[in-house]
Amino acid sequence: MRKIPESTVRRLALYLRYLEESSAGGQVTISSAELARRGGTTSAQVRKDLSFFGSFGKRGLGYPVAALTGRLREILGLKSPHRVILIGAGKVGAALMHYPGFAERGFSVAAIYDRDPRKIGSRWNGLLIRDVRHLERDLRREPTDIAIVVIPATAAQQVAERLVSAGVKAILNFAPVQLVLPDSVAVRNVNMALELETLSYDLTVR
Amino acid sequence: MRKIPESTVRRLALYLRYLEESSAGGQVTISSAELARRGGTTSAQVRKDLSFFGSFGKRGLGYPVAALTGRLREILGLKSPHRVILIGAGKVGAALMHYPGFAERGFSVAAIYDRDPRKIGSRWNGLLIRDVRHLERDLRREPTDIAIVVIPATAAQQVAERLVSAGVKAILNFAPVQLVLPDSVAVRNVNMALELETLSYDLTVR
DNA sequence: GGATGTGAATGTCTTCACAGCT
DNA sequence: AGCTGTGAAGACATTCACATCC
Repeated sequence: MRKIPESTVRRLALYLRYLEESSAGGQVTISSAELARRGGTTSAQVRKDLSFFGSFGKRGLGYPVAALTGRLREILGLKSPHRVILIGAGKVGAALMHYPGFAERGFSVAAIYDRDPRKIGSRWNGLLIRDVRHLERDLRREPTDIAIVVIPATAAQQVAERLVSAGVKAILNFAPVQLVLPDSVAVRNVNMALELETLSYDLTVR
Repeated sequence: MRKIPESTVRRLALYLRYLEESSAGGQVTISSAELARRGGTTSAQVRKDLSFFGSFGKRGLGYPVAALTGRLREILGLKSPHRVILIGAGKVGAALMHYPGFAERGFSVAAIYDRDPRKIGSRWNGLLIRDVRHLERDLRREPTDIAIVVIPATAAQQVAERLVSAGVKAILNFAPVQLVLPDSVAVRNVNMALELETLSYDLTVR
């Protein structure tokens, strides 16, 4: 069960969403073909993805919705909620703070940091915006695995390094730079301008 | 020059960013090794990526910054600005509206739509929030290639279909669903909760 | 000497196709 | 009969390594 393709992990998260919907609809069993249709892939791909972790289905029948849901939540590490900290109290940070999708999936923002004295001390949803200078001190008291970085590109690398040496193990990076960090740290980038640029490319070739 | 890997196109957009920085710093020539360092990849990868589109470098020297910048902007279709429309005037929509990265890369929001009567008619940055019911009428008057969809999952598929039949050719989708659309339409998904879930997975296996 | 450009080799992911359960 | 589970084949992407040129 070593070395699962990243693309597989992403699809598992999609399958999980559809399983939860199906479960709400009272469905007991689901086929790889149905999961595939909703996940934008093929039934063979679904079976292969799941087979990395064992065999959950019954031949001739499909997969039991409830059991598979539980197993996927377990595989993805979503059985217990995750605390995350948010670095950067700008517009995008604000949107993320209030984004219902995070809470729904068990991620709760435990602290917000900024370096702007005008923001520090104010509150969002009752949550204090703290001085980023206190990052290390706070993380020593309350270790946190996941940080969301929503600050300008110029500051991102430096802050990321501080996060890592303070014990953060995973970073969701919205700054449009490639962070250079040890391989032991998981980094995922969200670069919205870059997505638009790839769409622009597609428009020129199609 | 057919069938370029998507991963290559994404890296080209990254290279472009670093080229522009280097150019601002007065650098005249840049090696594949330097581009690689900043793009988080290898020099061989950089050369391979660029070689899909021709040979721009001088052996022993590297790539001319100015010429390569221009060529990449051309390849990515960024020589002229792009109008985009924004569907959904919620918190994330607001953040995108004010996101400086879009304007910097030549993307300007030309119209915003929502279906909430309380929002319709108000203005963001002087830009009117329009009734999504007028989408087709407006697109007939002002055809637009790119739409950014920032609405709840339940409404996304239906609106996406309307966009496509009104002539939209590329969609940046923030709704956490897999849109099912003709292959002729370019779709890119940004799913922030899903990114957190893949990080959660990484935490459980490392 | 130094860095590109590129076929060939390797590695990774997806699709096929069918044996094996239920 | 229906649908999973999975080796094998195929497609795709990355890395190697070296001839080529400035």
